[in-house]
Amino acid sequence: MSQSTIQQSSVRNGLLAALALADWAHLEPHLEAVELPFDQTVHAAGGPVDAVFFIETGMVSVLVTLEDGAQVESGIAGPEGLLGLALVFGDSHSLTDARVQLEGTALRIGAAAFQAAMDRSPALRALLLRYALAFLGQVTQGGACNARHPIENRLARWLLTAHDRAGADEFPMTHEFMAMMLGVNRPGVSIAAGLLSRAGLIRYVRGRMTITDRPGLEAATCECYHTVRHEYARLLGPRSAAPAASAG
Amino acid sequence: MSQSTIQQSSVRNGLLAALALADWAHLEPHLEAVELPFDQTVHAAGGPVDAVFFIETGMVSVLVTLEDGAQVESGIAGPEGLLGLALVFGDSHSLTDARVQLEGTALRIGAAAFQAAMDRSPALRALLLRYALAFLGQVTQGGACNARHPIENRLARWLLTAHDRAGADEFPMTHEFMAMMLGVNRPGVSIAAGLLSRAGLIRYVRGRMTITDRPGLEAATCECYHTVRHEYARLLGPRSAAPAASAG
DNA sequence: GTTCGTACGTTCGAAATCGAACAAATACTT
DNA sequence: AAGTATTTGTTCGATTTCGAACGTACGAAC
Repeated sequence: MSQSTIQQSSVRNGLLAALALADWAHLEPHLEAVELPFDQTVHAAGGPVDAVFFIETGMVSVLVTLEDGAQVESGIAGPEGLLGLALVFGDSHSLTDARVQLEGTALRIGAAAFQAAMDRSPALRALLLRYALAFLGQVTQGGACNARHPIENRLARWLLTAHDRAGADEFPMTHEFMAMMLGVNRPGVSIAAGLLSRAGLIRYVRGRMTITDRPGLEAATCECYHTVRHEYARLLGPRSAAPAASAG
Repeated sequence: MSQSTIQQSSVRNGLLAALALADWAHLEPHLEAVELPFDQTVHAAGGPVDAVFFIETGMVSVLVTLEDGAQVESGIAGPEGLLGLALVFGDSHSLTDARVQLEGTALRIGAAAFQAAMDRSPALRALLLRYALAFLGQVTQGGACNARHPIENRLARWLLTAHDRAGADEFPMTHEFMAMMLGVNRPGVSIAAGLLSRAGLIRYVRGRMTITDRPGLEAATCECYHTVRHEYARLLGPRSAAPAASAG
């Protein structure tokens, strides 16, 4: 456990910031600041989920691994949310990998302490269930998007989602990687990214992506981005829908 | 409210059947038997969710409606589950339509009574959260499946999922309709269904689908069917993973 | 028995995407 | 400065899927 007290006012995680003081008090003694280094697997599919991570900075992808080895992104979590959703549902296993895509930091709480806090604090439970529902909305809309929308729209959507969580207009990101997330082949992303770049919406050089025209990107995405964003805002408040964009 | 008492032993819904008597007692006075006629919209996207429906027979699709009017299935519920998942999360709105695909019956409970029962019964809440997690698993795996797997495998998967909930080897189902569920065009389904039919796995005549070789279909599907089924079984017990197949 | 609506089979050209490959450019290493 | 690994741009043919169309079969209604 952490030796020193964490001040709620200094917490950058949207869920924790939304708690009343009494509910925060249930969690705080058990929270431990941890690093989320790039590419770390926070929890693995099939394995146990032994802690919840409230993300403070960075971005983590939730991934389904298919039989052929392909990993497809089903959702993204950032400073608006948490990892270890299975524990919110009272389970201790996950169908998905969680892998750090943009390095950052988190506050970690072990499964037992987390369950105890959930049991004692109805407000905490209610808040985290709303987050779970928002995440379900993200996965639901994303699934339909995968089935029907062309690569260019989906790429714009993914970039906006990443931008919301990156905390900056520029962040490291390769075509190869985005192709895997979207479940498409790499040249497909290169072509789509080329279109967005020629339209002046983004720039990229060797694994560094820069969002140069966010309103333009929002016009280039399918409605799925806006649908998910509105759902996050409705359930968790505007701050949690787009932590980076509204702060910066 | 219903005038007469419903015996738990006669209930065909997997969730209700799994409840201890004390938890059942919280719900029973408020349950009302209702019909689920074909094509009925149980609740609509954006609209309020004013009741939970524990399905007894039949099958209901949970659908995302896209801007272009296309409706893509994100999940299916049958006698193993319920509709109105938003209420389990403490919310009262839904991102999705729920539409009856195979007619049946359900036990309905209004939102207020349902919330009260959830508040009073931790066991009920725990059970329904496990169902919510299983449903999230279905949506998650389905989204990845949409992104990567060819139509034929996805059709086999969908037929197996329907078979599990239909309670019979034969059920009404058109190509047109399956195409919409899978988010693909109709000839794509006709071709895929033709392959499955020539392989002797299914038969169909004018909107009547018959599963003739279930093990064969299970070999023709992608792993996504098995993954989801195992997750349902793990979280809810074997009965809920395949209510029809294990009963018949 | 005829008519009509729906479901299905099939075709066709167009478009999107795939999968593999290779060249060019950039960063890192030595 | 040279060598190496990685990232990106690009090509190309193959495959899948799309979207529209048309003909046929089945079943219900008159």
